[in-house]
Amino acid sequence: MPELPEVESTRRHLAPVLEGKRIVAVSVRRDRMVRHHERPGDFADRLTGRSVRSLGRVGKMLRASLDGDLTWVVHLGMSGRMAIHRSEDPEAPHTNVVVRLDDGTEVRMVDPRTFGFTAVLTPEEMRTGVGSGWGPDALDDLPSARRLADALEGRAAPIKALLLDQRLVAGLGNIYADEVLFRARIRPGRAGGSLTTDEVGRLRAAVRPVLEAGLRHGGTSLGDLAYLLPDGRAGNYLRRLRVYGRAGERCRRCGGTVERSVIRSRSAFWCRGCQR
DNA sequence: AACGATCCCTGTTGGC
DNA sequence: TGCCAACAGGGATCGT
Repeated sequence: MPELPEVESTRRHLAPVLEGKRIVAVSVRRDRMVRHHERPGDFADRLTGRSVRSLGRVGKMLRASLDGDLTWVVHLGMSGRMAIHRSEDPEAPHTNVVVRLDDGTEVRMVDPRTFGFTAVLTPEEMRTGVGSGWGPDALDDLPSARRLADALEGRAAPIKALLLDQRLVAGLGNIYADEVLFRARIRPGRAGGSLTTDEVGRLRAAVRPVLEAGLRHGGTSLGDLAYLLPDGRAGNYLRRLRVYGRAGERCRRCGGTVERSVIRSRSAFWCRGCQR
């Protein structure tokens, strides 16, 4: 599942491939992948012929800055990946969007479950449309403990749910939210507003090390639809996870048993001995 | 406004 | 062994 470290790994692979190149052809094989357009045809029309200035990222969203003040946004959803190929290479199953560059390279969006999406947006659409309501990036722009405490004050929702809410902080998904809470020693079901000043500080301090550890290992490749880097390799952070996906297994820190509960119809993994 | 539930989608898994 | 229901989950949307 691509979360911030996986998306950032993807960005680092793709940036040298895309930057300075011109897009010469665009093919959409699954219409559902193109979203947030009033007219879906605008996607290919706007993208074709543009040059890529730079490739950035906010939260889990890739943002390619194009000439003509347009932005090509890509969200990988839960099963998406970007693949880099020569145009003559065979296509993987579920290749849903293909973008050909002027040097013969193809960037292919592969996504079996099509929870991902892509769009080309004007500056006005960037201000008001998808992603405009998302909060600061969890890695590059993490709010201070003070600001986090203010945001959490009075909140009854479980802290796990608040970490997944991209409006507060953008980039955490189910895996890294659980890993951050384990590192901060806070139970996922705790009401956001119940965290002490010290706990908010620990939470804030846990975000960067957890995300950077994921990034160092190329992200987490897990389960039936493993996330793959654009060169086809798997990330290997999976075996370093402390709690996520480890229900019934021994806690690496205290030796207790990792538990699984359901919060907001999503799995939460945590250790009763380590987290309060 | 805050919170929770529902939906989208499909490969894999688990139960019978 | 074979079949099918359940499961996984990011984010939009809707109801309370």
